[in-house]
Amino acid sequence: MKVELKDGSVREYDKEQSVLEIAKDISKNLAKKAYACKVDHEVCDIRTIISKDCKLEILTFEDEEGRAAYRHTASHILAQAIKRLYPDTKLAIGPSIKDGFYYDFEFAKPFTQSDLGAVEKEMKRIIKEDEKLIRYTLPKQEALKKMQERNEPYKVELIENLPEGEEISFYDQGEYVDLCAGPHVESTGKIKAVKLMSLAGAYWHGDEKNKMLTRIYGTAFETEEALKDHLAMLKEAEARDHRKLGKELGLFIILDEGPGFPFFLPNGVVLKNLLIDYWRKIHQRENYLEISTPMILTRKLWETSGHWDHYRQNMYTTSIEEEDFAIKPMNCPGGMLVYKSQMHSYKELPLRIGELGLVHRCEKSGTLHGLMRVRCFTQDDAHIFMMESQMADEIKGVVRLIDEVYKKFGFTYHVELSTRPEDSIGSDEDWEAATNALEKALKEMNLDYVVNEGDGAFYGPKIDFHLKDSLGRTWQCGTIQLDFQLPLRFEAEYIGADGKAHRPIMIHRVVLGSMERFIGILIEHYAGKFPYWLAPVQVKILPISDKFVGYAKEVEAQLKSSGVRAEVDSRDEKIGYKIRGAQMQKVPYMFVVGAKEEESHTVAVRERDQSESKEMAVEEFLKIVENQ
RNA sequence: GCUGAUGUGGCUCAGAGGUAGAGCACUUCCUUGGUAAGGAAGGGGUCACGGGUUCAAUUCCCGUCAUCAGCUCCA
Repeated sequence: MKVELKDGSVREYDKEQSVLEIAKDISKNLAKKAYACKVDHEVCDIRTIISKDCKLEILTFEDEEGRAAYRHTASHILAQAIKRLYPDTKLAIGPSIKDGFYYDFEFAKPFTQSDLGAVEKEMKRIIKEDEKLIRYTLPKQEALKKMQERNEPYKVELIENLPEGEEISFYDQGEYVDLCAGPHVESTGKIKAVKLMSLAGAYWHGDEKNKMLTRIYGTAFETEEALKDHLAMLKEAEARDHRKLGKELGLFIILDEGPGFPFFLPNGVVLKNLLIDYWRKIHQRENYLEISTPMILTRKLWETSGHWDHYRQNMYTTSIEEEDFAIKPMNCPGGMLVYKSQMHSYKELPLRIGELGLVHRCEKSGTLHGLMRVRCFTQDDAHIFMMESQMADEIKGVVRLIDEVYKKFGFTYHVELSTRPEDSIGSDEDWEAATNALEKALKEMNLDYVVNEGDGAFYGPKIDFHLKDSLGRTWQCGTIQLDFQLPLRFEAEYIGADGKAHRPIMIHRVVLGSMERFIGILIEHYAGKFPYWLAPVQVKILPISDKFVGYAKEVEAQLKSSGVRAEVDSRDEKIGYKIRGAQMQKVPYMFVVGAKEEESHTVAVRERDQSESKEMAVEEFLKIVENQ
């Protein structure tokens, strides 16, 4: 039979062969690293027997699937170690994930962090034993019986949910047996570097109504060095954490007195205002108007909008003279009232109305995370009122705007299309039309996206734009939501060319998402080293001694009059000390001024991260940074 | 909200059943110094909060709150 390899070369074998043998035949070196394979594009176990002509691809640690097989095996080793040390433990599931693997267990007695060391030791023992992983299949009934006998209720439940009539695959390694689709590496000895990372709770089947299991996270690499590199990378990510940098750079704080309610410090406010300036500039260019609506509005309004029935658990409420009010969790009803306050002609449409709206949402305590997830935040919101014929162009226009902004900051993002949730308002036809319109725009713009079923807003489907933080966790920032419902509920209208009233369609959209989250992402993206235009302090002026403070102040005044955010460090300290301080504050430029500079009316410009400085006149510096 | 961990001066952290310690930061003094930490002195903490055990609790136990990781939920 003929086996065609990825590079196009073809090998012939006269009898059945296992992929492992073929891999060894191709290259001894490669065989060591082969963890899984693709036979005719289907991911298979490395010991798959090949009995007919096929296309074969050997998967190594470089391949996502090969890495997954490797780490999935590591998760089985973890489970085996747990079963050895704690035989009463029940097994749930244990897949490979982005940077490692996990396994969920139900322990008979509480398992704590301090127990991880012993487990890791046992895992290393299992690796040393080099147990072969043996794959076999059983009919459903036998599979059920096997897991019932082994007293594994979670596995039994998993098997019960598998389709009838299909063979169910198992992997054994020594005394350990696991229900598993695979693929896996050949033996436990193949796993070279493994480390248990952390402990957490996780609901069975990801449903908070179910029992909470204990999840153990770990990771595995081909070499100890690669593992070390990975751990070093995590440490580096920690240094970029916006919560740490936010404090160090004086951007924001979150106190016990206001869980989830950030305080912005002077530097943080400068940053926020710069973003807002930029935001206003591009929105003016795109013909947006800007409004500002109240934070507290009557219950009746929220009943009309549907928030009282569908978003109540996230709303803070209050009362004024015995009447119920709510603090706005969204800006749309206020925006709607503004729209309705005047008559509108079709000639005004599309009408784009922006609002930097401060909203409050009652988020569960466990979900709060620095600036990324807070209870009060400013959305860079806008509502677009339009005719159906304008829908496609408006969606595309917003997508383009979001792309422009994210590119400016150098972000890469991914897009999701979120469809109708269970708790929602409106007719099936409207939802379908809205979802189709969004999907059509994405397709016409050739944007890759994933569908996120049931994750839309209660009033309409949405396109979400997700950005990554320093640890690779993604956060939804931009969103475009198409809404047929609120215009209907509020009876919004415009007068058409026919002189009759028509119902507009509405887009809710944010570009940055929330100022808070976006700033969090920005901090981590730049690791606190903001580009010149965004740096809260752009130039730190450092006099050599207090004799030159006067000249430093002159330079400061000159910079400030040119709109540069400059500060003098007039402390009685040596220059090295002041440079260190400015460096740690990640200020883009430092001006060292002493006798030499004062005499020649220049400054010694030192750039962030460069140990040399250049002498120049302030005017020259201004020219250099003009376009930064 | 759930599971687990954590909570000590502004920050980073040590500590032990017998009434608190370091470094940085801050203040003052000396120093006037040329590219990532000059020296000295000083001020500052009801050890998250509330109960309990004990002759004695910041230390042990329970509860509350907050933070961190993950889960669930969402910009």
